Amino acid sequence: MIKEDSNLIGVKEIARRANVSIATVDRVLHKRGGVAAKTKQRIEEIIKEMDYKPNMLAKRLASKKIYRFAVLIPEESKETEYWKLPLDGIKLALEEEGIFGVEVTYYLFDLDDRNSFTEQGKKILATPIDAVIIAPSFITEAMEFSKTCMEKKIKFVFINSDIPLITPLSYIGPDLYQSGRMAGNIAHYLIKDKGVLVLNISKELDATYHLVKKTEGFESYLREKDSITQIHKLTLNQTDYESVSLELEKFLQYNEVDLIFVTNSRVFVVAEYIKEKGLPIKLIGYDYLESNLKFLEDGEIDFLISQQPVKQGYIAMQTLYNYFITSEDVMKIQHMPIDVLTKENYKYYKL
Amino acid sequence: MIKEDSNLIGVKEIARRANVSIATVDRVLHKRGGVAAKTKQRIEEIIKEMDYKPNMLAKRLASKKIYRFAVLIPEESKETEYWKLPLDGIKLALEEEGIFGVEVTYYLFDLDDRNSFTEQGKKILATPIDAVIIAPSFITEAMEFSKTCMEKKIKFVFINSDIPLITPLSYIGPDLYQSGRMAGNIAHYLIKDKGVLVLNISKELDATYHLVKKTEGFESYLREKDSITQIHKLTLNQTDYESVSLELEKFLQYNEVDLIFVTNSRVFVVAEYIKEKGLPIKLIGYDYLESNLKFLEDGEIDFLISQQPVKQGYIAMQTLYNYFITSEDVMKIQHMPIDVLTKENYKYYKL
DNA sequence: GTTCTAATTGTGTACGTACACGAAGTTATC
DNA sequence: GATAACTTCGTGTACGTACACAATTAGAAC
Repeated sequence: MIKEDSNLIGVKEIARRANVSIATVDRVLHKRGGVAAKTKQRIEEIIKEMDYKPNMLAKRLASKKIYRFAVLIPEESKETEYWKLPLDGIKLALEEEGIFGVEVTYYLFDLDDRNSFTEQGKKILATPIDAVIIAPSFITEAMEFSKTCMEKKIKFVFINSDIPLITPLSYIGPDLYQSGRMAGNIAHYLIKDKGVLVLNISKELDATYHLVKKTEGFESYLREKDSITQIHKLTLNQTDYESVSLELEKFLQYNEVDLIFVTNSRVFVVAEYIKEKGLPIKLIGYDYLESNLKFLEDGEIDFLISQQPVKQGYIAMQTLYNYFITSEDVMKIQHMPIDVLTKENYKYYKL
Repeated sequence: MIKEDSNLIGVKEIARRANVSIATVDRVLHKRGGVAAKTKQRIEEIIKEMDYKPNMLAKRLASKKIYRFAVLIPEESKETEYWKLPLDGIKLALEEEGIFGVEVTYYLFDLDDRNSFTEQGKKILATPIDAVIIAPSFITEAMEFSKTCMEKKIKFVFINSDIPLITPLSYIGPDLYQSGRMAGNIAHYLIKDKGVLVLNISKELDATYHLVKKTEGFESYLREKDSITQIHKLTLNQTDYESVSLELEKFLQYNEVDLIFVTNSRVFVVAEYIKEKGLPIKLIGYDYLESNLKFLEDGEIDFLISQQPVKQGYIAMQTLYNYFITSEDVMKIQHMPIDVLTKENYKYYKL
């Protein structure tokens, strides 16, 4: 018999009320079967009645199952310093959530080499894995990889950018279009009468899907405001200073602009150029990077837009965690805030 | 004797290596004394060697001590809708951290009545309490209350604004001066040749310490940029629409401005006025509130600055939690990011 | 009724830490 | 050398949940 000790808590209390053992309650809670229909019903009622919330501490302490996650994102380099940040977020989440029960392996690919994505992807598929965090930088390759994951019942989330036609467990990243509109909004205050240049700088053309989205948003905003502003567009697929400055030189020979909007984090290259030439051109770009902040502080860059790269990693991890360990519902789309940074507030920006 | 089972973990493993029982290890870990000097040393070495990190889950599960926290902040009202947000943050933290071991009581005072602060404060001091989260809206009263707390060894943190001369366990809130500078930065893009009006709207004059700080920052930025911009200042201590519009009417009769900068969340009152009169005046103000967002969407308000009110509550709670339960070091000052909101990005702003 | 199988339920131990209590061992006191 | 008093240390139970295994009961077959 169960003792009449009241003020019990959790499964014990349920067991007492239902006059069964905690194991039976456990079976119901985990839908493990093997419980008589009416017992089950009785227990379920009590659970509802008590509004029972399992103690997560105890739960995780007692559960020994290990989930294996993989991370497939670009490696950090001087040119793509950015990718350190989402990685930091992932690691942070791992620490905070208490490492118990998750094992993460990192597979980093080269943003300048689409094959490296596929290679790393293959490595992942060769290991027993429950889920992957993917930065789908190369559309075709990412689509293929995603499909294989779906076949193998491996869950995956996208961070930083999404790709068409594929629905991951969750997308964690900016609303690219709206991000462009935000830039347009600011730009509108900076453009006088000479117009603006939208600048895409990227080696792998495939990686420009999200640049295009931003450009669209940007244009749409300006066009709504007025239809006369000159909007020039330029795409460069060499990222080094020499190439960029050369192209800019050429462009500016025949055109005048108030503002340059760089659609990704390589805005520092342009800033360098503007600084060197001492041009009176305003500059908007992306991402909280050392190389950009320098120019923000100095005044060459007027605005930086940042979309919480660290948080993206953090939330991606958390999302998988919630899905697997606490089996919560996960949101299909988790858009990041669109943060506006200037010289005056960037120091307070928490990544 | 201890069994030679290897791959033990945590205290057990320490105990095995030191050839003592886990209770002895526990004594060392908690500095509870009653351990022979050389035993203690041996254990401490092993702890360091292993880089032992206690399992927080187990720790919290096993610990039954209850900490009692109080929260002393303004109550929410139509006029101060704002204060719901930090409260939400506090509650959110409570949920996420797992309610175990903390008991929170709320004491809300009336922002229009300084005595209510003192009254609620007295109530708090009459209960056994470990720490308080304070919004020190009234300087004198908050100073007095803080001092009593210090005498009684009650820890306290400030949120949203700090006060001079008092050092709480931690200050969680904006850098007011810099927040003003940020506003100045934006303002600089909006001001043409007619100058700007800095508008303080607040009933209790004492609650304006942080408005003053913001104003200082705002001015300092504009003055650095140029010394000719006309900066008007106006303080209103009636907050209702009639009074405000009356005063604005009077002011605008003799002055022209490009921009009005409202130093707190009551910017919606001004927006209403501008809308009604159809004035071509830009508007910057504070805080992500329903009443403000409406005007942001409609275009009367151009920029809102927000300083993560929910997060302030969340972090305040987390800070106390870390201090008491996990006895981590806490940062004396935890400044919030200075977020810039416009029509284009506010929907993505996570509170 | 007996025996056997399947369905149902209970017991016990583990997770890593906290802490009450009690068991040794040591030193002091007469 | 016996007793007290203190120092030092170990045993055992608890926290709330998970799960392996054992135990009980019900139903079927003879």
